Amino acid sequence: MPRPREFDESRVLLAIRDEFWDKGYAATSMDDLLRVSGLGKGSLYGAFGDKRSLFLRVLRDYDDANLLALRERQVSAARGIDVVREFVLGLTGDPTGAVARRGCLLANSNAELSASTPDVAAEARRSYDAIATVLTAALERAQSEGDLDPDIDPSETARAALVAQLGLIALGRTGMDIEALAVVAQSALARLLPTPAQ
Amino acid sequence: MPRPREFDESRVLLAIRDEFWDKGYAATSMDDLLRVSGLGKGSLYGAFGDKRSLFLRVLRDYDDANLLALRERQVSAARGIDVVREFVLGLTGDPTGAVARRGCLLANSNAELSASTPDVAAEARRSYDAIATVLTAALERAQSEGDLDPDIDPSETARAALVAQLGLIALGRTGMDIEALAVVAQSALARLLPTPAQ
DNA sequence: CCTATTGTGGCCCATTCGGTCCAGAACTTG
DNA sequence: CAAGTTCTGGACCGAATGGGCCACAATAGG
Repeated sequence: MPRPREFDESRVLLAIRDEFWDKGYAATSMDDLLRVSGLGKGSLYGAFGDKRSLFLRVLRDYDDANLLALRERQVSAARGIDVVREFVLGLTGDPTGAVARRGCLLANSNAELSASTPDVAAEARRSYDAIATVLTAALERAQSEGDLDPDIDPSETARAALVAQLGLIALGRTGMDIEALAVVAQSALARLLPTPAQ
Repeated sequence: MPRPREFDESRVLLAIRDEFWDKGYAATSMDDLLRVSGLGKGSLYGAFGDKRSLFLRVLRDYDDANLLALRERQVSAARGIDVVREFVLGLTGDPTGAVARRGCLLANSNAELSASTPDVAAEARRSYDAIATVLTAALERAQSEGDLDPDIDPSETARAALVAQLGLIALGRTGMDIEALAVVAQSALARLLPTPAQ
């Protein structure tokens, strides 16, 4: 009965996500979002509500996608240890450094907004908890596969891996040399995952 | 000959720093800054220039003060290892968690602005480099004092300590339970500074 | 083919933004 | 005490902000 949407919702959300990601929440205007989405005001407000709701929607989608990808890696990876390794080193995979410079939408948003927007802080807690849970499973798997000292606490190490990744994200966002960042990431990883006692 | 300033410059800069710290750069208006500083527009613009210059000034002062405090600790601390310990655990010292929730002005600003404001990214690189240098000296001292395995690379470990602190800052800013954060910080520190081989 | 319903885009608005400017105040020097 | 210089606060500005609104378009059901 109703007239159908003329735009691709997920494409629009990705374009808007990129805009928020590049400029930050406060520095992104509704005009920017209208431009990158190609929609008119009525359409955008009608579909997603105001700027804040739209942002939270985009942030949640982003987190869900990241978490899903991590879970899929945990299922498909040859070894549990590889999941953690890739989690920590991921940022340094792009040799141009663009990925490192961009950082993480959640980390950026949390730094900008957690003090003024409780929803963002809550979203970050939720997301980091879920990540730690998956990493814990990956580390338990690594122990059973003989790739990790059985004496270490997987849950503790998972949190430490999360801290390491967050630190690398923060450091990478300074725009420092990507090769230097890769060296730091390697040494952070080495401290995290000592080879099991023979 | 000139009429003297009627306000205390450093007090005004601290009030403005707090405002930027709590709200972020973009979300802080000049009206906010006039209110917390108690000055009129002519005075504020005359003394510090526009919003951007004022922010960069505040950020540099903040970094300089932090770096100076770290250097002083390196001089006054009983042991080099204590400097690194306090550097990593510092955030968790406040049992109310307010310090952890607030995070670090530089880290917050870098996350919000480094992509759009090269000066902020450059300031972050400069500051983190200087911190790593002081931490390296502290770790070398720790080695000579027998508190750290002589085989480890002090410079590498200094970078890893910086990454750990940045990660803890990011995690603390989510507003998670401060005691849980302290546990994570302890385990991150333990991975960073293994007791020297006996 | 007509009507009901929803999508669409842009016009419009009040508010707030960062920044300029200026008239008068305050102080130092001669 | 007079002159010169800087400081001070607020009036003022044009532009941009987030958001409301509405006339019209397009579709589905009768």
